[in-house]
Amino acid sequence: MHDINAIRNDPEAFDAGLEKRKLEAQSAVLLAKDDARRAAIAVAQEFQTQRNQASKKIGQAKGQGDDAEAQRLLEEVAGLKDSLQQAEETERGLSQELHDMLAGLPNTLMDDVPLGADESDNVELRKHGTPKPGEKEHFEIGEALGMDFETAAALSGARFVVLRDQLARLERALGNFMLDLHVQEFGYTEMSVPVLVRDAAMFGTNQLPKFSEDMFRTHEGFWLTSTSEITLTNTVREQITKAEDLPIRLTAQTQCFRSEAGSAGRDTRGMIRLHQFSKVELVSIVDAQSGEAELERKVQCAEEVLKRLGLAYRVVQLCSGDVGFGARKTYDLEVWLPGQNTYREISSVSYCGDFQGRRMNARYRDEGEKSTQFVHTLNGSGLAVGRTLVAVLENYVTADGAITIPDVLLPYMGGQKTIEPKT
RNA sequence: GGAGAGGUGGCUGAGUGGUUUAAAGCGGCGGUCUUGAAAACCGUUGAGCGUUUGCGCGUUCCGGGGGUUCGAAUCCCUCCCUCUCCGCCA
Repeated sequence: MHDINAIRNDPEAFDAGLEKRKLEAQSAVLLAKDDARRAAIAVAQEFQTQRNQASKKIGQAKGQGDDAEAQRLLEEVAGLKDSLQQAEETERGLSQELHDMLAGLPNTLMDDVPLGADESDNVELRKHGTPKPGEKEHFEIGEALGMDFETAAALSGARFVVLRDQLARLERALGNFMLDLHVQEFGYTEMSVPVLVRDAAMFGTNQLPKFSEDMFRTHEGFWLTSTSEITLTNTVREQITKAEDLPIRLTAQTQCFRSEAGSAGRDTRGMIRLHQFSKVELVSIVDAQSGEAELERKVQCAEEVLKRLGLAYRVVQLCSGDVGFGARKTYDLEVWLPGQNTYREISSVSYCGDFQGRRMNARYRDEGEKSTQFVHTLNGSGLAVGRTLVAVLENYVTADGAITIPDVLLPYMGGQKTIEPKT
């Protein structure tokens, strides 16, 4: 959500921001709408003033028992009501139109976001670890270990998975390891949150109104959350937080639900792209000054998970054509998958500025200050648990098809050192 | 699912169509007094929007939205939330 006042102050900068996203200039049409809106407000308020004054006089006249005077005043304002209602309706309509226009435009990119058309123009910033060779993809390895797509298909259809036995435990171990790391070493507060939410929450983190196709909806009108960014970020909605309580760092492991509309044919095999998957999310609510530093910090939190698991990865900065709707700047972590012989996204860490804060009406107030500012928000995966499981399988498979458990997971696996294939 | 009661400022809590610009208390902030503090006393006290160089003026907000009325915290419709009893249930 953009600030119309900021656009009014510097329309050229706003249009330049849109251009970086390959969008046409919008400031002229936005400002024209805003002028009309403000004119309508002035008209409506003038009628309201007249009405309030007249009503007060009528009240006074009646209070003094002067019915004749009251009647005379009543006739005097007879025509006011229609005019007022019409003016208010006009104002409501224009405000709604402006709001919808502003809500439909993506966030402006930070200056250091590289220009580019799509993901092929993303910039690799650094690599960590040595990519291993490998022949088998995770679904080939997993078959003998309890990764069961057939049963999942019988239950739910394509793009679901059933994990059995030690593979189920490994998934749980990964999630627990990640949560413990972020809570104990990085100061995040663990949260348990709903996965069904209302429209307003979805609007706050910009899934609505533009991306409703990407999500599932219950027939009662709830949305299944596609990421716990939604619930964690919206915990501060419609509140004024004390500046001293910032930053707020929250983490949760939840199931995430995505319709994958438009992804037909991509990653159809295996558990890279599912309708339901587990993810540990990292959300930060910060003040206006701390956003960029927090972005760097959050990337390191996510990287640390990969480092400790001994997985090779690289960090890429998304180019202007690939940064998501609500973000100002995004880093992706891509883990090395030997079976695919390539790096695949396993985390995406974004700084959103006050874009979501505005949509949620989430503000903070500095000590002693009277005025409030919108909170700045960040989110990132820390990590996608399903894809991490994939990475562990492909990187830790032995010649005989067993999985060597990474050291950091041993406490979470009851000391079990390997997962052996069932013959 | 059935029956009922509610939602008022940071908090408690009055207010059932017009001097309500939302009473009063608590809390917070400022001041007087005091060596200092407490107490007492006095003053002050929210969120937006529009307009203005500024002081200010106007306007909206009593859970959300809509309506009736010259006028709505108050009446009507609708949605949300909380609580009580019953039923069901992990």
